[in-house]
Amino acid sequence: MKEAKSSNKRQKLVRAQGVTLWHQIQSVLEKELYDGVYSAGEKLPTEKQLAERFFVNRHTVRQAIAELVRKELIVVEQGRGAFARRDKLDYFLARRVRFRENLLRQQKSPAEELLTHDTVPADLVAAKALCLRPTTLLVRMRSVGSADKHPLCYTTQYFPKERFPDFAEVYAENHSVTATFQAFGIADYTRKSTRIMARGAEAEEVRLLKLRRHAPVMVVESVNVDHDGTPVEYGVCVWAADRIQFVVDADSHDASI
Amino acid sequence: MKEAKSSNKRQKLVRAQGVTLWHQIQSVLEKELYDGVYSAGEKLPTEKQLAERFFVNRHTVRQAIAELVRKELIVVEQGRGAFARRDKLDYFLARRVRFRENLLRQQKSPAEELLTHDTVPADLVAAKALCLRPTTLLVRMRSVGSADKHPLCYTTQYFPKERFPDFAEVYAENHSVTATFQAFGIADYTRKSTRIMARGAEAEEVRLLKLRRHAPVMVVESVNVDHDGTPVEYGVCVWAADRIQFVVDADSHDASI
DNA sequence: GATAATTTGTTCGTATGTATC
DNA sequence: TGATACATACGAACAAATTAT
Repeated sequence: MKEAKSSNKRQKLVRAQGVTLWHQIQSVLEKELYDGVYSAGEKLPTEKQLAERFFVNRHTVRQAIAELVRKELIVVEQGRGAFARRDKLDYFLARRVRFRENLLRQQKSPAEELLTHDTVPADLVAAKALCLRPTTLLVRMRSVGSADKHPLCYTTQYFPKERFPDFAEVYAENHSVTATFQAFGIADYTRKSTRIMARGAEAEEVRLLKLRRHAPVMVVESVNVDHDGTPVEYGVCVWAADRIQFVVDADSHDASI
Repeated sequence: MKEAKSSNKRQKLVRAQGVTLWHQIQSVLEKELYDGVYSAGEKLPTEKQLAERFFVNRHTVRQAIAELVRKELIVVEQGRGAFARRDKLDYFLARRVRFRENLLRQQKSPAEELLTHDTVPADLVAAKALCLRPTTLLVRMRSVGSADKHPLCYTTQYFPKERFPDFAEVYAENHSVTATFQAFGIADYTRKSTRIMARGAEAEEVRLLKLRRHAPVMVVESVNVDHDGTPVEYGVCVWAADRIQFVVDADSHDASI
């Protein structure tokens, strides 16, 4: 279908035949986006160029563009232009949530880099999530998860120190939470609760995730429990919103029970 | 615990006793936030004021503030100040997702206002979601959902026209999707898939949802199916990110199967 | 609408204490 | 003991965003 932007040549539209001009333009561009004429993240022609192509006023083009934005097919940035929507990674939230599995399923190469780790007394929020008394000691790890070398998320995880005294050290060797839990005799763990929210990125997140300033991030707060239902991990993960979407799928959920 | 900000009086910290100054400040403020000294959305003292209160440099206060931001306990806006985090409504994503039920469970008064409705040919995305051929006619509705008169979300919903010819008219009377489906003989419908993403708000969303410019919004794309598994609704809902968080809970999920 | 004041954000520099080799 | 690296703490100046006048 990719025909080297031959579609950029000028083309007349049908006027006053029951379908508005902006809607015709919108349909043409939608088809081109769907056919991959503009690949993910690629810049579309400027409004002026599109106006010339379709022999219409710039405002008519703008209406078509506004509709494409509403349909989430493109994003527009003031002073930069309009861009084909980047394909977002599907991150499945099911009973079992595994970073590596999730990425491998999308043919992406996962990587987890441990930034820092220390031992801290549980604050009020973490204590509640893990069903422990405040000031109980926790192992805290901060790490960045990537797909194909592109940073995806910035995670802060807490593990009960008493049960997992050297969690961070074991994790540092195999770079996998699942494998580390297995080293501690936990063959399986499941997601007890997941909270998803969104906000603007902080300076540190901008740096670590290579974002534009104030870019939206999604924050996922989660608790994982072991076979007995005892909390083993509380995590807060900050995701680059332009690279990920979360999927809660009825089928995939059933399949993973 | 609320003691009229008497805690705003100056207080000396312990220096050079193994605990850093910024961590002591962070702990004091965390406790105050937890005790409700600053209620939801309330402005905290300025950095200058906090620096005077604790007899430290502004940078030292900033470190404490950065930590509170990381813990999602406050939000900071340049030029405006730091604010205690607003309580977010929990919106549960389970097998059955019902706007009214979700809000009533949180003691909030739900309202759905229909803005516009029309009939449109299915675009490529909607057709795929509803398992129909493109250009199949769909009823499209746009509406704003509110909690206690505060706008929460801006929804665009599509229903197969053939099966639900006057969906919008029926909906206009009872202001409830569930009740409208019942009028069409669908006693029950379930969520087949849910996709959650985030981006900055568009101009129209800023107006309808009373947001600040470029405020983050969460976009939820969903498909609901009837008892036979046939898609009956495809919706795209834009949520004010500062007022909502989505919850995928293992327990509540089981309970609603 | 223009201007000033306020508040947070960023970047210099300096000094100090602590941990490590 | 010295050298080094790192986090903490303070100070000053300026940039950027918001609010008040």
